[in-house]
Amino acid sequence: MKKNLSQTYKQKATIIKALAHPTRLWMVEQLETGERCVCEFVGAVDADFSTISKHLSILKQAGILEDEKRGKQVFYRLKVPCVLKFIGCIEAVMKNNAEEQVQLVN
Amino acid sequence: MKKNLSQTYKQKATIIKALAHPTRLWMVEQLETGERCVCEFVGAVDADFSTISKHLSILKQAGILEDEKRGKQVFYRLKVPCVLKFIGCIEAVMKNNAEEQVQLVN
DNA sequence: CTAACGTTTGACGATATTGCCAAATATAAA
DNA sequence: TTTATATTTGGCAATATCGTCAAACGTTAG
Repeated sequence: MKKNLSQTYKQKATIIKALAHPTRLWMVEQLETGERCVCEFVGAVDADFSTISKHLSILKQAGILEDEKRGKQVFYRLKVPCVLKFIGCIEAVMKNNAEEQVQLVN
Repeated sequence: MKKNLSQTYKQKATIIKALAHPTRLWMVEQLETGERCVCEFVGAVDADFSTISKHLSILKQAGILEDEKRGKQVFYRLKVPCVLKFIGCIEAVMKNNAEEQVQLVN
């Protein structure tokens, strides 16, 4: 694998890694229907404010979300809509796996 | 977040996590053009046989690849083609990020 | 049967990720 | 100005992931 090629794959992996966490994935899906402020996420998931903030920061850093401060609150929104289709593919994999599980049982 | 819901997100995250590694990502893309045996990957990437084998096993476990033993060799192939489109989305994010970098410089 | 090849597995240290707490910051309300 | 609210940041321990080595396994060749 050439050096510059591996550099590209590292970058890609970083973006995918940002999505590879249950809470972050959930938040991304929540944003499908529009922006949310940090406190809205905190209310819905039983986790620390700082934890949620850091998760959102990872998604922002990866270029998946963008944020905007309005008053005391910070709102996050999807920057790249295709991420949702992306998640659709993952669901296809899950369905596939589930069906195989069923076959093993029978 | 409800318990069963969070269970689903955990599963999804596991599948995405399988893709969230430079070498694994590269291997998945290699498989776009057809199956490969483990030794072919080892030859192309400067990494231990066992490392490659473990990476492939993670992708198989996630339901992204399937394997078939023929003689002394084990061949791996893509089980869910949509993963490639998935990667296309990641590339879109990367392009986006790169353009913003350019804007910051100018 | 023995040897060689291709692959997987187990163990282990190095490194990265996660989540909470406490402290810092910024904005708005009193 | 003081206080309360919304969010971010730094530190730190718990946990997970990564890559290598050595050993084990299955298959084919000799």
